[in-house]
Amino acid sequence: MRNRPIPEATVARLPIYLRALLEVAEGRGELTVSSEELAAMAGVNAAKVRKDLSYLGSYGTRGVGYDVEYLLYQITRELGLTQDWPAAIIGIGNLGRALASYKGFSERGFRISALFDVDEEVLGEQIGGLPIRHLDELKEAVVEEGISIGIIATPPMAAQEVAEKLVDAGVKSILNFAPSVVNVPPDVSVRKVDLSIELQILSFYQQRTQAIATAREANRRLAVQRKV
Amino acid sequence: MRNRPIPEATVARLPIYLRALLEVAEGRGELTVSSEELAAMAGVNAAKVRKDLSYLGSYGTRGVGYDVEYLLYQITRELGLTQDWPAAIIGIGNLGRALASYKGFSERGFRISALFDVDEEVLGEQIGGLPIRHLDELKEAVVEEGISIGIIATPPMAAQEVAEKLVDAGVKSILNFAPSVVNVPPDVSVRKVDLSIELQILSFYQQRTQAIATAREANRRLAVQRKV
DNA sequence: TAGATTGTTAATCGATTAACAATC
DNA sequence: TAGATTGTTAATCGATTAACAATC
Repeated sequence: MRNRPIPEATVARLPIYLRALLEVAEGRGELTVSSEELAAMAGVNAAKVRKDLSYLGSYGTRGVGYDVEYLLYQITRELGLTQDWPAAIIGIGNLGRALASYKGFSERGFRISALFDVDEEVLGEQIGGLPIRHLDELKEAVVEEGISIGIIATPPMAAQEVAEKLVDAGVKSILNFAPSVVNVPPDVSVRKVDLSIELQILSFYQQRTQAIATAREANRRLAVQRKV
Repeated sequence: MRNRPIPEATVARLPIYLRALLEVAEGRGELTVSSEELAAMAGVNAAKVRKDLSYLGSYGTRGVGYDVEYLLYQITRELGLTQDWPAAIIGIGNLGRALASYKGFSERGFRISALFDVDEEVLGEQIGGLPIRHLDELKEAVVEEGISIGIIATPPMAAQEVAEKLVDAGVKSILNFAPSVVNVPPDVSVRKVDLSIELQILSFYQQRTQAIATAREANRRLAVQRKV
């Protein structure tokens, strides 16, 4: 197929395939992988894998499968992971600190290259070799360090203001951990990670699961009663 | 409408409306709110808000809007937030610690009630008044503390095993922070939060944004050239 | 050639949205 | 009554999936 925009749902799954492929590559040294195997690892169905991959081009071989290394490269390229995108964290509280020292980022090729806060107490402190700088220096740092991703880890009240400063500095990609919605121009991408929201959604399904279990139990009792 | 399952997409937005409503309630003391206002706060469109809310029942008043307190209560109830769901964190490393001391959970009614690890080094250590216990005690703790949500913050290799122990202990809701897919029986809900994946998706859109900017620049140059 | 597996089609399903009658 | 806003319908759009011809 090639060309024409890749559906959002597909883009969201490419990193999952990427991880599965890395596992295959580092593992038993298999040279090819089938959509069926990939699907099992990613927890989706095989038709979806083939459809998703077809948006990148025809990189498989009928009767054989996909060449692991080649597909790995293609997905990496498609996701833009052949370049590096320096990131800044704004808000170095509890969560910001955890993010700043989180190994997972560097392992997957993301470099945290600046930390910002406004609290005099923490300014100048170093985390993983990086000093915490004042938010006022954001714009110059973005230019100097080529920062292209902003990670917001502030309290909710500050998030919108920080988002605006990031946009003003020219940042086009924002990862928002603050528990509030930020509004940005349409050419800026925001992804939101909200722990409370995840728990609340889980609460809904937990409640439903429990309701089902309770109903089943009631039925069982009724059945026993009828028997007696 | 009432009854018949609420679409997944709607469930995922209810917490966002909930937060917006809390803001209205704590704010200027407005008694009602329109779908238009709610939509602006939640960053969606008004038709979607009305459709979503209609799955809960007809809680609005034509010409007036929605009663803030009443709607707040209905969403809280629908999400199962009138009960409390004690949660356990498994894997008290970098991220686990941040989660254990994250205020956002308790503020939104989730209580972390047990911490587990397997590393002798950290066992017995206290975080926020809770001791880190050995994973072997998981099952009894789940029963004793009535734990219904498991939060996995282990390295990827351990995640599947931990998930199985949670399932075996009777936990039906899992929040997975480990960068790997876990497989569970169909009656267990898993939500996955993966920071690297979020960054990789962002990388894709960042790359696309940059490609557009580059193309625009090329066009501009061409236009200037033609003029000259 | 026989068996395996892709890439693509087409059917189906679910989510979004505009529009508007109902009704405060 | 006039203005506002919901709840619902129906059209549209996008995502999922099964099925299978193409092809290694």
